[in-house]
Amino acid sequence: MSVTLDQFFNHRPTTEISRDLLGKRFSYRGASAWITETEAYVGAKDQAAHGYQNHKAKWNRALFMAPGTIYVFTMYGSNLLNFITQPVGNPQGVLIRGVQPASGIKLMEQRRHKKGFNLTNGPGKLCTAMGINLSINTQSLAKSQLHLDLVDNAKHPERIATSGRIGVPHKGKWTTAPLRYYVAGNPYVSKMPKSKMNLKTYGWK
DNA sequence: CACTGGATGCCCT
DNA sequence: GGGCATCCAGTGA
Repeated sequence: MSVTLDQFFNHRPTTEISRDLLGKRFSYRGASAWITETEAYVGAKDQAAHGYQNHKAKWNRALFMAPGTIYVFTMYGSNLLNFITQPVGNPQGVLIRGVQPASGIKLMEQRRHKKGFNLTNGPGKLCTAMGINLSINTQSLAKSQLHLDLVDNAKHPERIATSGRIGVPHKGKWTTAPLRYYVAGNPYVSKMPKSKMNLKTYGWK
């Protein structure tokens, strides 16, 4: 059963794609990691989204490109990684908020100057650990050195938990809508309390 | 663990 | 100059 980028990103709601990305592995610059936490940003009507009211600017142009496009932007000095999920002109995407290191952990520790779960349990942290910066913004996953593996090497969540999105205050239903998805119990999820971590299975089947 | 405030790099949303 | 889909260290419990 092989899945193409087009099948994965181009024919389904962004929310469904966000859930399905949990457990997928991607690799880049000598390291690889499994996705543990995502957030859906659902386009022109979404007050929390960069594409709200179809706002276009140089910095967010990747949002309006083809499904499977990489969207990286910088804030507070951190880079944040997203994948675009709808046809050209429909500015929806998935923010990658957490990953579990799979290989190249030493390299990640050097880039982060940290060890442990802190290595990759946040959207800015994982970009630092993986060496991701603006240089791959607007690239297609089909052609990028950042390789998302939709076929092999995936893990499968025992349970997917949801919550409102992080860092989206005072936006009414867009603050509370359950558009954040994470692997329940996985320690490489942002703001995961120790008491809820499952250190035996990390939340995988 | 919950909450806080300051630092931070881009871009002008 | 201000805003931001963040990070970190410090505090108090």
